[in-house]
Amino acid sequence: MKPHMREDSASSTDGPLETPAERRRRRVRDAIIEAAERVFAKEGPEGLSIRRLADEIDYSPSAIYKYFSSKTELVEVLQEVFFEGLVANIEEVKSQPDMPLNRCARESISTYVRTALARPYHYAAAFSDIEKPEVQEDFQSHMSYIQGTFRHKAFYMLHELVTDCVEAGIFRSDLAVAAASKSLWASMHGLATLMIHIPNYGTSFFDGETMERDEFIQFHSDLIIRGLEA
Amino acid sequence: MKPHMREDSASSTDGPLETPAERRRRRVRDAIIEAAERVFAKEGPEGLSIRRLADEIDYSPSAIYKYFSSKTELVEVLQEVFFEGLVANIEEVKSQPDMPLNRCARESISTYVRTALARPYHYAAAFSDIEKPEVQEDFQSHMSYIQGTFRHKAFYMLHELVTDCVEAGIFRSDLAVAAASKSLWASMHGLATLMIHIPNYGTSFFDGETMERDEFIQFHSDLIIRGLEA
DNA sequence: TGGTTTGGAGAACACTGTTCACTTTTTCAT
DNA sequence: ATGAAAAAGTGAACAGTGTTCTCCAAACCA
Repeated sequence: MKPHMREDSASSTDGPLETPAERRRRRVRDAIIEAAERVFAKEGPEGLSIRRLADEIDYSPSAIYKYFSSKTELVEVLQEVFFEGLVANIEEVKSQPDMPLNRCARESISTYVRTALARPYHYAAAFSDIEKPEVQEDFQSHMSYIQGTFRHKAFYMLHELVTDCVEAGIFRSDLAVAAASKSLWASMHGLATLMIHIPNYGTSFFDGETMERDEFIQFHSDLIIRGLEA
Repeated sequence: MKPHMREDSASSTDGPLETPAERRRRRVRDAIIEAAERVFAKEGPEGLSIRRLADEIDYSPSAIYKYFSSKTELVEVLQEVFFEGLVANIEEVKSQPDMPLNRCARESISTYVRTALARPYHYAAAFSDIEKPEVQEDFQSHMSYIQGTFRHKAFYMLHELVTDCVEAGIFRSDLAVAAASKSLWASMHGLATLMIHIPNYGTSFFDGETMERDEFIQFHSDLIIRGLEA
């Protein structure tokens, strides 16, 4: 999990000590990931089969197993790539100057949900079929995220955000930060998954009322924050 | 969807105008559902295969297709049975006398999550692979739930709860009820799914702190309600 | 009783992820 | 450069899956 993290994120210029063989191998590996990403983003897990993938990159199905030990491992790489994007998006929000912290919190929540909606299959896959203990770990301990996964880092950032808000006096001072982070995350996650599985979830209501998608995300974010505020 | 709703919920005493043939047919059908329920509850969708099911009830695989047009349809029945239980559980909360409305709201949320956790595979299945338009409908319009599904009714009850809380002055009066219901539901749903997919989600934290499962559910419910309160 | 509908069985189709034996290519040390 | 070892790639096969088709027997009904 850890070793290929940098490989995935880095472009072709990764280091001078890469032999031609290694470079060639990585190129094939990237081709597999690229094809998988393309198919998966469009058709989801049902459309992503090893044989389909092999066809796409002009190799035999069994060749893929020289690069990934299982389909699951391949999909996990796709998930990591997703979380890398998520982290980048949230970091972009945080880096904006002159943004009050409470607005930053709301924006972070909205960004989280929007990023999930942009690649719904990735997000759905990231939270189903979790059985590997190391992945579970990412959700338990947020600390040493430096050598962890992006998935890991994403949840550390959330915890950090809540901590900051409590220290700044925006959130209630008696708040159990660890628990509040998990509660906050649950609320974000819930909206993300519902909007993914139910088109027009927050956008059209039974009484005929309609709402912009982003408007409802903001509405939800506001309610969450309001529950945490001092 | 609608027609077999009552059949599923009703016991063997369903009506006097049931011919022996019909009774025999329903008995086999119920046996299939019973076996499916048993296997699915224990091993989830991966363990539930048509051949396995056929083995379990001593029929051939193709026989099952005389009762269900597809595996999907069979699983949908299981989901309906789940929602029937959910509705019953929440109705039990509502029917308790001398319970203040705000406490009723919190209890309803907790009950929702606990019911989901009691049959995690059912709940997970109910919110993945949603593509059928008629199922989507249940989430859009909550009104005519009388002739609808239990799934339908569950979400109507939630809407009703929010309406009551607004009218009683517990929730903010300027609240958009329809939107608030969906936001509330999202938050509940998020906790349910996370607790299903990540064991010990709200119970053990990175700093070594621990929490009772139900305690965290209450904590989450409180935060949600706090965001809605006047 | 005869004809029609129904229930059920078994084989087969088109898939799936994965493995294994095998060949070809590449690498590397002598 | 050459022979050995390692790596890359292939094709067939295994054990599954949901589903459909043809066929047969039993039940129903006139």
